Amino acid sequence: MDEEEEEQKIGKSARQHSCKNLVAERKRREKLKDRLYILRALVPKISKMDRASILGDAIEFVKDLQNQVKRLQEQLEETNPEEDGGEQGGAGALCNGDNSDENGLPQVEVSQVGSNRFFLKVFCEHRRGGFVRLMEAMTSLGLDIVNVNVTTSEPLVLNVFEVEVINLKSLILSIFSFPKDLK
Amino acid sequence: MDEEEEEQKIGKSARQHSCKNLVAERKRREKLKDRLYILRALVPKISKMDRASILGDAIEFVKDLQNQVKRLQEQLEETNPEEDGGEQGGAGALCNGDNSDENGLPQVEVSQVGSNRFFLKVFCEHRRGGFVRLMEAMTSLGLDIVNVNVTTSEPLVLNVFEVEVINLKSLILSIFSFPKDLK
DNA sequence: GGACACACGTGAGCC
DNA sequence: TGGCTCACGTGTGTC
Repeated sequence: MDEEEEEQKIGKSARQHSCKNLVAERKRREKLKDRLYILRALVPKISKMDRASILGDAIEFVKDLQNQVKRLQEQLEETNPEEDGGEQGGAGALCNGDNSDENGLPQVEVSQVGSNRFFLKVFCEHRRGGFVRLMEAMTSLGLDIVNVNVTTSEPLVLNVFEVEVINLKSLILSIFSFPKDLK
Repeated sequence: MDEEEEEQKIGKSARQHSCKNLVAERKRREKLKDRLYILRALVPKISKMDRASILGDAIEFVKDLQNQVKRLQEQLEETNPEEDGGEQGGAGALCNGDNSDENGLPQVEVSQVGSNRFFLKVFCEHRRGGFVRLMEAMTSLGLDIVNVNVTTSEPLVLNVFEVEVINLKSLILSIFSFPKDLK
């Protein structure tokens, strides 16, 4: 009927295209928007409501979650000495070298005080965050830190750890014989 | 030539606005695109490359990660009933509370021993990794940890920190008065 | 009034 | 060919 009449105009191609593409585009936009909102709802930390911020927060959140998963897996491995599975890299938190000064090598002394218990004295220059890294290194190695005493007379610091050992003593020694790993 | 004629018609306001808005819009689009790509790079499961799919995959991935975290936490609690893995310790990542167990509240005591120096005693149940998180929390708050002494008689542990304060005491108190944040 | 963020319709490219 | 996605420039609203 009328449908065929209008076609003789020049505008057919354009009009048809516009009309169909229009609604399709609308749907696409709407879908995108919905997913963005869903993503925003999943992310607890919302800095701002704008799209870019939503994405940015989502990115950070994903990173945080991944770190958290990694940590938990490491912790689980620690508490469960025999455990199969994962080949994913753990225990790699030691090597973080952005340090240029060569002096101040830590003096390390290991003495055995029980069947699987050790005193570990680390005497070195004070570095911010170094102690935490030391702790993390040990715990990530499966060492149970029973007691720790840190005494500073700047710029020097003496760390005394009492650790319950799960792994071998040789492992400990090998680790602490690479001072650069501890910086 | 013709350009100047046309400008007088509607006025230059429109043109200037267009020109500035144009480039701004371009930047916005580009930023959005970049973040989308970053997000896509973080997500291992990539079904398709189109925007909606990227968002969809990201959504699913976040859900998966959350489930995984939950599972790991449960597992950790299960194998080691006394301990609790907690929130990840990042900068300012203290407030992330879904916490149900109420027992084992740490006793915290803060005493001022100098103009900006404090003793901080934290007496609580021993939790694996808890001490490191404590340290990280403090350092991330700008506290200079001068001295620390940790003494354990399982399952209890007494942490004594001597800290040089950069921020306000009220900040410290406010933080340590919410024990659930320290888990 | 200007900076900013968004939705819109449209042209172009790709299966 | 037609459906689908994307980038673009612009109009409009808000702070």
